[in-house]
Amino acid sequence: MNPRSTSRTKPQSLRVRMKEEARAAILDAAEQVLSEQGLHATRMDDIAAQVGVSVGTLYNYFEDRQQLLLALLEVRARDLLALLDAELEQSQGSPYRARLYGFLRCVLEHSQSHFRLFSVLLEEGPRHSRPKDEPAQRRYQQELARELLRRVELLCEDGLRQGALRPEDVRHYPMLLLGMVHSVLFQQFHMKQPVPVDESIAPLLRCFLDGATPRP
Amino acid sequence: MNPRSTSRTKPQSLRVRMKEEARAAILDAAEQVLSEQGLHATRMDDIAAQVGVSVGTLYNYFEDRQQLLLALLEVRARDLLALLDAELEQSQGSPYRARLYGFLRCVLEHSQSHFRLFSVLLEEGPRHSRPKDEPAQRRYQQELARELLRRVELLCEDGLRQGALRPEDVRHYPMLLLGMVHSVLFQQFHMKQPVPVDESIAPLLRCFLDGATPRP
Amino acid sequence: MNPRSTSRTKPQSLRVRMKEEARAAILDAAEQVLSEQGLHATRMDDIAAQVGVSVGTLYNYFEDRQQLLLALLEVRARDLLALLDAELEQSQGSPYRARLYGFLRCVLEHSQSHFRLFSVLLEEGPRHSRPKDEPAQRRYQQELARELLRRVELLCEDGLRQGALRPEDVRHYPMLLLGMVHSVLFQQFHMKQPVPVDESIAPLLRCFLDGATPRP
Amino acid sequence: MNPRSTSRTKPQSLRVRMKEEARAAILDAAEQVLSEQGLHATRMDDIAAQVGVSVGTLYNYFEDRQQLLLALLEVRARDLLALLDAELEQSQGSPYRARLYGFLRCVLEHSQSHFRLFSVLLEEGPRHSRPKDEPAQRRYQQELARELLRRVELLCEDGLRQGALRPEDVRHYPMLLLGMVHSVLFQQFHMKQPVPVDESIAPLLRCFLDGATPRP
DNA sequence: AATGAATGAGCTTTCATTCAT
DNA sequence: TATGAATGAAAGCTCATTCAT
Repeated sequence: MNPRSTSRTKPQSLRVRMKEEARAAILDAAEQVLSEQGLHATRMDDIAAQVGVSVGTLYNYFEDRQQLLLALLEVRARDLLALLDAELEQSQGSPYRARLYGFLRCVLEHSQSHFRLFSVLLEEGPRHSRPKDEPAQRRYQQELARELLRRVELLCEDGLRQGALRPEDVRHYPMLLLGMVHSVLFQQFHMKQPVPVDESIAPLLRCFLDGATPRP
Repeated sequence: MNPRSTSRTKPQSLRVRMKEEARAAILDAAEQVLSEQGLHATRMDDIAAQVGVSVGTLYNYFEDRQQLLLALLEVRARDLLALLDAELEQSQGSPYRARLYGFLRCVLEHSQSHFRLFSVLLEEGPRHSRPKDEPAQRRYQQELARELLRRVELLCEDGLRQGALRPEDVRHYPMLLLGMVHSVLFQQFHMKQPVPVDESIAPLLRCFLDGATPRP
Repeated sequence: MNPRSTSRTKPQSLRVRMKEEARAAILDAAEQVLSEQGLHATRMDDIAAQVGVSVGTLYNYFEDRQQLLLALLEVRARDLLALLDAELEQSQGSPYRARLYGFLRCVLEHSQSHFRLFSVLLEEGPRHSRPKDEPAQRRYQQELARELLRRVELLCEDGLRQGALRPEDVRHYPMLLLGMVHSVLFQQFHMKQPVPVDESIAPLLRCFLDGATPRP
Repeated sequence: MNPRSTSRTKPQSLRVRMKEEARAAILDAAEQVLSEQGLHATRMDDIAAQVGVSVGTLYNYFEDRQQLLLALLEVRARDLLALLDAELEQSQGSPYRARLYGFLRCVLEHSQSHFRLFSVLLEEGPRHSRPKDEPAQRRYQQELARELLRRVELLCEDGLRQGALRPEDVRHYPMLLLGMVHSVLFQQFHMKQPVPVDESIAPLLRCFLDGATPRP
């Protein structure tokens, strides 16, 4: 699922590089476990076993469980956001429909390999927040979710500028779009067969842009 | 949030009635806690404290934690499904748009007071699935989610018959609709201000039926 | 197993009589449960269910669980001891072998219907004695066990007087006899088929009196 | 009472050795506690305190309480059975009386340091059998008890072959012998003074072989 | 007197975290 | 730096006991 997906290639000292590698490996393992067990059920022992190191080692790279999982969310979110930024940048000037298509394609492709995480990102975090727990995680996840939403908003603003979106509802579109995307991902996850991205996007796009009502 | 939402009105012996009341009170408390802490973090002690009884009492009403939470999901789901069935029945024969509107209104109104639960119903179950865990809960939740989806499918089939939905994408609509509904609920939950249902439905409906693209 | 086995028929006021009946019924139930579950696993609820009353009622007749079980042991022990005393009294003057036979017959017949209890009496009590626990039960059981032993000792002394027992080992005989009796009961319990008492006693007696070595 | 009674002498890696040591230490502690409290009253906390570790540690060595206690019974039983097998082997060809003496000596010596356990092995298991409890322990204990009985049976068969035992009662002898042994141990335990083994065996043997009746 | 729901201390088990090697 | 056994604070569940009805 995630073969060293975060290959940051900043040239640095060997030691630092290896440390980065190890961190990344741990995060990959954490994602793997989290995908199978869920956020709460993800135990440090399982992550360690997945990486092939001992628990103690995890604590050489992360403050504690909370920080590890937070780092996982952050890294993956940054990856997605960076991807989306690149896509948005590259498609600048294109017609809205094309940009939206590219954007959704980007989200879906990335999220297919990280669905569980994406889902946690949107949903699971705010829960599991007993009063004593640091609200850090919650706030952070919300921030990330907001970042994602912001990209969609930017895109929608462009659609508005292009005259491709109805002005009266435009402020609702980002949210509705993300909702549809989520449902598509969710369904794909449950069917456990990776539906080709295009087959998922096309109806979504038609529905969103043209509506479900037939036209003459 | 949930003032005795399960209003069973079977006239019964006092003892039985009180037992039902107590059960309902526990479930309400459980929902409250679950809403704040999430499914996994919901501890028996917290539920007990919320009802104002001691732990032991919970076990007089429910086999164990698993059964308690399952009962909560079941009761709430049954409530929602019953509501939807009533709505669908009552609106039979009406034009699709009106039926859809009524349906969504129904879902939103009910779900506003039980958002977290609704969310758990759709999402959290499939996770937290360590081998030892009884698959009962998982299967059950999936079944309930499917029940919900089935209602939307019925509605969409009617839309198709009425010529109000495009045949080529109709099989995707239920899922997309639920996705949008979920995002609306989710947003409302996070903004913590109960947006009037109509204000939420209108754009959703316009987007779904007419699309986001402006018409001349 | 124990249909009102302790029918003390002291003529008393109706009220007192009924109270005694109830007490006896509870003890019978307790024995039944204890026989099936063991001393420690015997719960008040189970006893109550067995009698057909509610837990609270048990506490109207006995101080607490400890006292109830203690009373059970005491009553049954008194029954057995009284039986043995009667037997010893009645057989006074008979030859040793006959007295011993009658005695053992008495023990076995009584113990067959109360094997579990008999076993607890001899064995289980001394355990389950955390420092905080009242040593009352322990001391009491030991006392009862000693009472039983004393009867056998009396019998053996008579055997000695009659010249039917070897003087040099006579002080060991009571204990050895009880050990053999216990093993017989234990085996019968495990085989779950009530072997006729005579078939059990005969070999025991032959072994004890004549030894296992063949004679010409 | 039990100074590292399981002397496994397989030379192994240090780590493995220490793990074995720790396991053995835990079992010794468990036996100590069990001897004082009884099977059912033996709490994990107490065992941990006895070893001088914390509860969690116990679970690093044993699946759960049930497995720990089962392991204890198994190890001790294996020790005893191995001892008896060695004794029987070594005494092969000797006259019955000598063999029996050696055998009993063996049992008594070993059991003196493990009396409580021995007692549990023979007695306590079959009790405490609520339906939900895994029948594993019960069956296992019965099996071990049977193993012990089998040894005695073998010995008695040899006695029969040697013409040292009466054929008509030989099938009862193993049980009766074990009963006498048990009573001897039981008494010693209660007197809390370790009577010299010979002083216990001699009367037992005389009684069993020659009977209690004086001979001319 | 009888009831049985409520209580809460007590027990087993889990798992994030530490620290000696 | 890596290890993994030890730790001990939780958390789920049980059951003797109480007390309002």
